[in-house]
Amino acid sequence: MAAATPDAPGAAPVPGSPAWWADRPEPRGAPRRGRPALDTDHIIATALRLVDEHGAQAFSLRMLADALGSGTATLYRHFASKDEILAHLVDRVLGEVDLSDLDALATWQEVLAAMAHRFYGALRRHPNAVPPLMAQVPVGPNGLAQRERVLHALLDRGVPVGLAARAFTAIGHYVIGFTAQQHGPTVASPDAAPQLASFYRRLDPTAYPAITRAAATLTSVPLIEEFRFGLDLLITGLERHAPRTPAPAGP
Amino acid sequence: MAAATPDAPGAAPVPGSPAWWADRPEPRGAPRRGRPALDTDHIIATALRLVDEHGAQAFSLRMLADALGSGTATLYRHFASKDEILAHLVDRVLGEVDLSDLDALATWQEVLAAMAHRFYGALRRHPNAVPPLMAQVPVGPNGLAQRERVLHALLDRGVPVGLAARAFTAIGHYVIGFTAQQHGPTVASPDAAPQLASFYRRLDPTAYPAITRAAATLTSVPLIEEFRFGLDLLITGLERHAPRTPAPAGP
DNA sequence: ACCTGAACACCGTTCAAGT
DNA sequence: ACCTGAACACCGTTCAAGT
Repeated sequence: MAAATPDAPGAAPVPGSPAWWADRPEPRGAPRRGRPALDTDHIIATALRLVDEHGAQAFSLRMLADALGSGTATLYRHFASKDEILAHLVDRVLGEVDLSDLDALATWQEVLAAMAHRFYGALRRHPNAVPPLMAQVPVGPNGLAQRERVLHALLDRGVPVGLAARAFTAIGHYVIGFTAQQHGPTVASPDAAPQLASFYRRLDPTAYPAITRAAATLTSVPLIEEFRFGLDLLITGLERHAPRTPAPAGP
Repeated sequence: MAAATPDAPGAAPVPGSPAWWADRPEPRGAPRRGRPALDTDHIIATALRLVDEHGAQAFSLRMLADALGSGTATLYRHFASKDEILAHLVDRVLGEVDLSDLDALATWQEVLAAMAHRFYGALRRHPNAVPPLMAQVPVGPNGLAQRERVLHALLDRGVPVGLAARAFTAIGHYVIGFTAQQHGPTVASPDAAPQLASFYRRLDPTAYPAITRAAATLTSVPLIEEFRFGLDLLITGLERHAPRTPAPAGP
């Protein structure tokens, strides 16, 4: 029957899910048992490097153990499963997003644009980490810290609390969807965009008149411009719900 | 070096990529060799049923072969790899989206909203198929047919061709991102939304004041409303670029 | 000529045997 | 007490041997 209903009462929480992260009391550092031979951070950093280099599909625990000069069994002294390692890896990517200077921005529009662009940048630096990242709401320690910072900055600039949360969610979903489709591992060549455009242009115009017409018009739009277009739609849409005036900047 | 750069010149195209679909001349039917014992459509339909029931991770070729009363080697007479099967499976899900009555809608806004809701509905019916779906731009026969229909309906209602293509892309990315985060297999319990909300609410208010405040306010917003909110942002944002007037309905 | 059992080289995970 | 080699039950894929 229902096979893929994780976090069912009684069952062990799925790694990366809210319930799973909630069971992990130590947000940072603090090895779990004694003093292990391998540093937890080092394992995750190595795993991320391997995923970057070889792709999430080719990444295996044997490969990771080899890179660490260790055996696969040793990894299980630090993590309960491969999925746990991937959950930490995803949170590590989110940790690369630097939102420390959000206070310097005058308007909530700028805050949302900065958040979107920097989140987008981190995902572009780790396209092979996108599939594991998409599979979960990012509620690890770094994901929570980013969410807190952005919501705080929005509230500070007079955005109503309900709107702030919805804006964060909507823009987050857009960034994830955009990156998945345009920079996922299946399309992760540097020239993915022109490739896709020329694919559309070469279709039979009789069978696909509208697609080929659009492709002929939209010849070589840089991806970053396409990204900005959708982002602007969301932000201008939000302006109908929220004040346009920037809050007085606190000292 | 560059490990995950598919569709490189000379290399075989990655299943599901534009280049791969372009090599598949027969959009529908027509078995490839003689008269095979297994129907291609039947294989894909069975594969989708198994993915629905057991999840994409548990789905294996042995499981598929068993369900078909056959052996794994037989599957390779119809498809070159598991990825090929998944690419067809994804296109089959897109084939469930019914856009045949788009002509009855008066405005381009309604066209985009209908497309988003029906695409969203198909993904919700197959949450376990979302991970393979996200990994690729959907350019299989069914994906192309949907794209053509929507673009045609938008052009018919006076939307400029460049804007139509960008609107389709932006809304498609939003739907994909929303579904991945809210209905992916990791969070695919029926009560995922309240679960996530209560997770936020139980966080330490000292460490995460903005998150807990937002969670307390946004108690139990139905997911469909959250979906509509982001969609409305995009559509109202688009209205600044396009005419508001519906085109005269053709007979 | 078409099909497929059985093998191949892997995989994540476990555990008994080592130190 | 801690670590880990070697095994376990799988996996996607191949191919020689069957009909």
